[in-house]
Amino acid sequence: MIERTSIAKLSEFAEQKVTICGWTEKIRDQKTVQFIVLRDETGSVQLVREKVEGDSVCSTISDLSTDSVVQVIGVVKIDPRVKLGGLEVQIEDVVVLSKADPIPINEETSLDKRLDWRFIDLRSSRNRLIFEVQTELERSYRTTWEEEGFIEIHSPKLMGAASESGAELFRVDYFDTSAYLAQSPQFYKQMAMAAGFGKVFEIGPVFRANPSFTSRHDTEFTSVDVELSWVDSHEDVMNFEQHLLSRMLKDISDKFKDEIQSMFGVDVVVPKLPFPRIKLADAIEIVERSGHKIERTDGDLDPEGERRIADYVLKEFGHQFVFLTDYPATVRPYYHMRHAEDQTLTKSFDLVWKGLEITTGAQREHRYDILVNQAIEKGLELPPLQFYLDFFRYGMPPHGGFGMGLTRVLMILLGLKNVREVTFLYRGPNRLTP
RNA sequence: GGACCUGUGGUGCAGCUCGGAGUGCACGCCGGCCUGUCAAGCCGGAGGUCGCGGGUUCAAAUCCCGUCAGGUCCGCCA
Repeated sequence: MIERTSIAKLSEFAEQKVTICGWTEKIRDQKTVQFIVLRDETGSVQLVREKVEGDSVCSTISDLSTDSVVQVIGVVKIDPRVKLGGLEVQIEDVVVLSKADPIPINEETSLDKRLDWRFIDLRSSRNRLIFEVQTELERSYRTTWEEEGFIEIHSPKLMGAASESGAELFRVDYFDTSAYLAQSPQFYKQMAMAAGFGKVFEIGPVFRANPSFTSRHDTEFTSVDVELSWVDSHEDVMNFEQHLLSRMLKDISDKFKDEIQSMFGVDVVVPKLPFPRIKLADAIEIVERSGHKIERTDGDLDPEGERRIADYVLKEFGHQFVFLTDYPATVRPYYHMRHAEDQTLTKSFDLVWKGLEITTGAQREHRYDILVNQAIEKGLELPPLQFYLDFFRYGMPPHGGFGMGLTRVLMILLGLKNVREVTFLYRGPNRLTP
């Protein structure tokens, strides 16, 4: 490794000689003095060099271009004149490790064009923060799972048959046959229940072949999936999820509250428990009373309805989250358990955060005969599903779980308008590169 | 898949209604000036088949038709 001091730690090295490495953010080449603002992963610092005729270091600096990668040896000087951190490094030597061509994007560039140059776009401290927050989010989730005795699984992404959730599938060549890319780990996390794993989680990619042209969809995204055995109802699943989320928001708040406020202008609110619950039928009534006519006829809420119910919950309960429960069986897959007293309603829920759906969950139907009947009722062909249905023939505990769109959570958390902003490399109907 | 919107130097825009020489602004880039800058400042410069094709016209970035690319919302969904 190159022996270097990170820029964030420079204040500990006053009057000492250090080596620092990074990207040249600004080069201000004046007649008698030269300044460079250098950035590494930890921050930015000003470098200075007195300009002398015929000095080779000075001419190296004069030839530098913005965003070149350099290694600098110099002495750290505390200097209150410097607005950037009150210190600077007096340059003794500069080595250009990689000279940059003119940068094709800037802060004003539209998202789509920035995505073409994502590796440059990600250099900004704002974008770096997104992924630091994502890392903390996943770390927090893992801490909860570890405390609660969860087992991590990695389910296959190549499948022989659809894991039914309504979404379209990508088909890929698979030797002399075809395979599908998994749209969800649904079947496999349920298999883990049959295997007696008790509680499992997976953070992994899922693929949706829907030509969805919106700011909240992608064709490949990271899904956070959880499944729990021995639940009494979907209420147990919601209780676990609200615990997971509130803990995560507390951890994010402790670590990044101020940074998120200054970079994104968003206040990270640690939600109170329990999250409000509203039955979908009641939610629809509330939305329609607010003056929004729901055009769709299948009994589900539309996006405007989700925003309105979120407004209502914020006003009535002062809460950013709301569980919408008891979806009609018509808009839920066959493996969602139905209420014993009302077969038209499922023991399922969506979680809406600030008006956006981030989760679907349910208690699953674990009784083989009922499950098969519900599949038939939905008009599904049984033979391709048999491997899945077999999970339920040899002892399956009652269980439930949920799937959470990681990018949607991050987007809402940071107050951003598009999942592309929070996805390392976005994949959509019109984008497969870089 | 449906509706709507946008394509103008490297980037972001204005110009389009009401046709008149590629006109303008900001950022960036190149050169010069400037004894400490720090959103640096000042002076100068380069850089464009106005997405593409056709039509109307003496004349099209501007009007009409087509086409391609991208976006937003809806549907699908996390």
